[in-house]
Amino acid sequence: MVERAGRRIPEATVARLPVYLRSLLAMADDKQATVSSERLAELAGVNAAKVRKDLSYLGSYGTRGVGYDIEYLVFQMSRELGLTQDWPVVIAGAGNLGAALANYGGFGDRGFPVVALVDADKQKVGQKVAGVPVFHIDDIDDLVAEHDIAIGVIATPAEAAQSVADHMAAAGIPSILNFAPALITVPEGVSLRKVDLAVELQILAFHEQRRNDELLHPKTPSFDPESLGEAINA
Amino acid sequence: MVERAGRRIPEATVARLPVYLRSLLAMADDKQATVSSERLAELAGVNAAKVRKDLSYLGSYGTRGVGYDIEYLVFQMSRELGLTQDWPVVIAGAGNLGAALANYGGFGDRGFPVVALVDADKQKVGQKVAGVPVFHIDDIDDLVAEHDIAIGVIATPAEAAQSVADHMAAAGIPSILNFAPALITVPEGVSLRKVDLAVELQILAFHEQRRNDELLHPKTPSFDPESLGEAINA
DNA sequence: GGTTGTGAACAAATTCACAGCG
DNA sequence: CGCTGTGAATTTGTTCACAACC
Repeated sequence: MVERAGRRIPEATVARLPVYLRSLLAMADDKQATVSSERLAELAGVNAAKVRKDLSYLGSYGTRGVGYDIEYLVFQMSRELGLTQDWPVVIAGAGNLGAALANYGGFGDRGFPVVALVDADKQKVGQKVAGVPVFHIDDIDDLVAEHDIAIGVIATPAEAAQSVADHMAAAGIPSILNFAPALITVPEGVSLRKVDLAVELQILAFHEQRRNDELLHPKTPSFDPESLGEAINA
Repeated sequence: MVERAGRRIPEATVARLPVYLRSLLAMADDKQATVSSERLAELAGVNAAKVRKDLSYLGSYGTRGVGYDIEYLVFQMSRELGLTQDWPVVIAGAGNLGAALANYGGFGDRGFPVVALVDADKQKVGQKVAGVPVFHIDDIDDLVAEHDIAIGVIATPAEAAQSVADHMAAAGIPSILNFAPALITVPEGVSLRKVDLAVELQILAFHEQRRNDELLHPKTPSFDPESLGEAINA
């Protein structure tokens, strides 16, 4: 099912497909029928050659002289990304971050139903947060058994993250997405991705510093387009 | 000040330095004096050669046969990342996500003081969320003028994101971090990074699907280590 | 004419492997 | 002897440029 066009899709492409998909869905809502690689590139903030190369890994779904049929491309892309099935999610941590994620456009929506929140605080158990019921962390095995949970999201304070990950792995959750500002380890065979919100700030700060620095001490032509504007958006 | 060792630090390295830094700070708290590339690699979830290469861009701060002096490395790395100065942050959107970010370990902490929240809802203006005062979005020019805001964080619903970005750019904020599930554009000269929380889920789902697929239809040696465990943590 | 799809050229990033140093 | 630092080799990703096609 995966690898339609014979090639294994490169990791860098996998990371961009969801971005294209979002633009395509927006255009589909606008009743647009086709889109060129040029236009899609503009919306996604990359260049057109990259879009064409990326889409070519899915197969030859464009029409020369015309562009890509949006609806068809959405279908193919969703299938490739595994979005034709639901991936039930449980979120650990019923605080602000957990609530924000449970509400986030694109979680509940696009194939990632948040079936439960879990928390260590028994006060919160039984409540609903963002419309999602809160269970105790110890109930996670039952939740996994009952809902076939595909992804566990960690939205707890840093101190609790490793313990929560252990619970999740033990309960048989195959993929974990960690938002806590902590480094955690998981058993072999469990997928782990981390999103460190502070890391993003640090990267921005670095670029800002570099930019200030380069404006003060210009290189060869007194101006380096690489350091400004869109180039940074990568 | 930047580019200590004569080389321009590669983008991929810049994105990993904050991750190393977090581990180093944790070890410093534990009163450890030195660390090997091997150990640091383990903590950060990468391989040792990469750690050495990355650190070499900062300069030759290790000692052969011994490892790296943690405290010194923290200092050099912080300087390189621009973390010896504060980068005041304003967060747009005083909802759950805004509150979560204002609370997030590593924002307020490590050099990114959240000086204000802004919101379009006049009901919220004047309140405090996570200890941070809420202002109206129209007051953003004053806030920037007063606090020398370096980074604007967008934590609003998707619909409001572009308008907020426009306000921020107009007020002269040089760097924007967008958490809203929307594609936005900014004027040339403004840095933009986006964190799409749903994209991370989609990438996990894709890997999960690929893994299931490969277990059902094994390739050459009936088992492809690339598709399992740590390899995915990248 | 307009736009895709893709080899080929190029650039960036990763990994290897080992000399060099403490 | 252990571990860093780094050239060289390899792999991965990007961009170019143009033939193929609608």
